Amino acid sequence: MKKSSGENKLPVVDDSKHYSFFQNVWDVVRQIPKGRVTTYGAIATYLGTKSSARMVGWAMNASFIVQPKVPAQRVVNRNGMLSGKAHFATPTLMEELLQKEGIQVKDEKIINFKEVFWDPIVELG
DNA sequence: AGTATGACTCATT
DNA sequence: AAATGAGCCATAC
Repeated sequence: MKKSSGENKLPVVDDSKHYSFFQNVWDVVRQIPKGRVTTYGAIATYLGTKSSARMVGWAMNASFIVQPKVPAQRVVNRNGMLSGKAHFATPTLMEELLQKEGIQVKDEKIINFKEVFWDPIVELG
């Protein structure tokens, strides 16, 4: 990889092996159907790095700078809670986007989480 | 260069 | 059931 620190503050997206994990995460997230959600851990497990759920969170944090757009609001923690809402443009944006897609949210938590859960391991094989 | 901190999750108290 | 420790590893300082 080239250097990622120094003058470049934002994650550098190139074809190096180092950043392929982030790109894989974004590819999976883009395939989440509207009205469905998945979790950081499910994505990490699907990519074969089961214990790197935190890195999926970092990928979401960086997802705002890439194109095409990544529906980061469809990724929540394993309890169906909107743990990442604070990182959106406004504190309520994540919840608004989800509700606009037909997902019921109450107290920062998805109501019928189990029913709208989309598992990449099952759906993508 | 070393320490701290997470958009996490699991196992162990 | 709630708290704690441990992996994880890219960034921030």
